[in-house]
Amino acid sequence: MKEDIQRVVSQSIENISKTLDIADLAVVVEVGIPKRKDFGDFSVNTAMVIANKIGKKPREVAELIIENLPVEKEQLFKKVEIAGAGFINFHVKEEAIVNKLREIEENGERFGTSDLGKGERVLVEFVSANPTGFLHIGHARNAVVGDAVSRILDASGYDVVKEFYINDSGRQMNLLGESVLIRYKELFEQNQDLPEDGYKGEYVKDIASQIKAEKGDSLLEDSSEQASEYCKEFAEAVLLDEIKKDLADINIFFDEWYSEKENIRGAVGESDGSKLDQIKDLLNSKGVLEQREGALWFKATEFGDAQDWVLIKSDGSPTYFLADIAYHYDKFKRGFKSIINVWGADHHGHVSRLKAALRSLGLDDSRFSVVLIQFVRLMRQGKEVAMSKRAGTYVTMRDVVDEVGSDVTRFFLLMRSSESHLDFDLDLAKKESSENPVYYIQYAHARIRSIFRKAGETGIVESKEHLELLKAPEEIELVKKLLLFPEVVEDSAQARAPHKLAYYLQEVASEFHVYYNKCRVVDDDRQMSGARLYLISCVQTVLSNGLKLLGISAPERM
RNA sequence: GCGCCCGUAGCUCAGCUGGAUAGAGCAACGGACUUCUAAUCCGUAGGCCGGGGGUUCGAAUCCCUCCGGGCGCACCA
Repeated sequence: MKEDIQRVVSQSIENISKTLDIADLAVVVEVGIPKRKDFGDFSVNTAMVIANKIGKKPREVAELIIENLPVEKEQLFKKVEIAGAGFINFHVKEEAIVNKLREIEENGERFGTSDLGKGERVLVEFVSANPTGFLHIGHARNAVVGDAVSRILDASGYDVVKEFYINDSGRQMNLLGESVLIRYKELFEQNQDLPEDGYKGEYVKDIASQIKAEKGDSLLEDSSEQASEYCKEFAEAVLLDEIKKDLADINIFFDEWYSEKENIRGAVGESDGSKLDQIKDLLNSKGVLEQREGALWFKATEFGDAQDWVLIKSDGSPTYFLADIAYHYDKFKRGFKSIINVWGADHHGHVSRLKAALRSLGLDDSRFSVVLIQFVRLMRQGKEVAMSKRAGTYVTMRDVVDEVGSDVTRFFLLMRSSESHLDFDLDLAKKESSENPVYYIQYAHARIRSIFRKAGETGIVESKEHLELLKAPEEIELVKKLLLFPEVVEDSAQARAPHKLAYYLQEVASEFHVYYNKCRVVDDDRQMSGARLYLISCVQTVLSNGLKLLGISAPERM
C-alpha cells in the first residue's frame, strides 16, 4: 500500500519537473501514517521537502503534486487533501486496502520475507559464554536476541551463520580445571582450599564425582598438571554439553561451534600459538606494534582508540585481545560480508579497540558491528534476586526456563530494546493471565484456530470472492496493520532490533481482539463469513510468521 | 577524569534516520460473558518527554551543557 502512494507521488513529481522544467527534483518520497484518523490513512511530507527547490510555498507545492497525480488515483483514493504546513493526506478506498490481503495469502509462510540482504553472507556470533559454568539470565538475553536477529536477517534475504565462540583456553579454563581437581581430591579426603578466584559452584563437585566414577582414584597418581588438564577437559565437555542443552530448550541451535583452542591457538598437533604468531607478524608488518616495558603493544591510539593495548605480556604469553584479533581476522577471511557480534554491555569498551585493530589490518571495520546487550535484573516480589557467580549462588537460565517456560522467557527478553536495562519480573512471567503479554499474542492465534474449528463444523470455508464486504472500520484497521508486517521485519533486520517485531505483534493481536469483539466471523451470511475467514486467516499468517521469527510457538488452542 | 547506555504516565517500557493534539501494557476506577475461547473488549483517570540553552517552518527525537542512574576504562578473560 505504501509503495502505491510512493509510486503515484513520485510520478506526480516527475510530471511537475517536466512541466516546470526543473531538473533536480528527485526525492525519496517518505510515506507516513498519521496519528489522527481524520488525517487519512497515509500522509506524505514531500511538498515541504521540495518547496525550496521549486520556489513556492509548501501548500502550493502540495496542490501541484495532487494535480499531477496519475489517473491511477481514481482507483486508489477516496480523498486526497492538503493539511497543516503542507502535508498531503491520502484517504484510501477500503476496497483497495482489502484487496491487498491477496498478497498475504499468496505469500503464506513467506509473507514478511524479503531479499533485502541479497544473499549476503553474515556471521552472527553470540552467547560465546566460557564453558566454566551454567548460563545465567544475562547469557539468555544475549542468546535470545542473537537468535532472533539471526532469524530476522535470514528472513530478510541474508545468508546467516550462527556461531558460538568457545573460549576454551586461557586462565579461566585452567582455574576451572584446578577447581575440579581440588573437589576431586576432596572425595579422597585430600582436602585443600579452593583458590581465591576458583569456581565455587556445586556443579564443580558434581563434575568431580563424575570423574571419580569414571576414573576411580587413578588421577591421584598423575602429576597435578596432568590431572588438572584432564579435569579441565572433562569439565569443559560436560559444561558445553549443558550449555547446548539449555540453548536447545529455548529453541536455539548454532551452525558453528568455533573453538578458540583449535582454531586460534592452533590445531591439535600444531605448535601452540601458530595463528597468534601469524596475526602478530601481520600486525608487525603493518608497523602498528611497539615493544615497550618488556611487553608488545598495539598502537591503537593511532587508529582512534583512547589507549594502546598489550598483545604479548612481559612473561611472553599472549593476551585475550590478541586472540580476539586473530579470531575476527579469521571471520573476515572466511568471507563474511558483515560480521555481527552480540556482546554484554560490560564489553562495550572492547568495540573501539577491536575496530582499531581491524582497521590497522586494512579491513573495512564498518562491516563489523556489535549489538550491545544491557543487563538483566531478575525481579521477584518487587525485589532484585541477589546473585553472585563468584560464590556460585545464582539463578541459572535453566532455573528461569523451568519456572516460566521457553516462550515466556524468550518474549520477555525480546520485548525490550537491547540497549535498555531489563527487569525480568518472574512473578509476572509466571502468571497465565492477561497481565502477561506473551499470552496476549498467542491467544489471538489460538482464537483464530478456534474460529476455524467452528467454521469447519458449519461447513463455511474462507473465500476471497467477496472481499468488498470487508468494510467495517475495525476490518480496515486490521488489514492496514497486517500490511505493515514486511516493513517491520525489514526495520528489525536493519536495526538489529527484534523488539520492534515484538511490539508490532502485540499491536496485531490487539487489532484482532478488537475486531473479534466487534464483528462475528462465522455467521449466517455465508459470503461475509467467507470473506472474514479469509481475513483472519491472513491474521494467522502474520502472527505465526512473526512468532516464528522470535522463536516462539503459535498454539492451536490455549 | 575519559568513554558508552539510560532518564517519557504511579510501575515497566515503546516512540529517537526531526513532522500534525506524545503512546502501550500493568496498576486504579466504572462497564460488557445464554454468543466463534472474558488469557478478551469498551470507557474514565493519569505527562513542564530529567533541567537549561541552541539549530529550524517544526524538537521527546539533532547539537551543547548541567543533574541523576547503570556499565566500562589491566601486562584478567
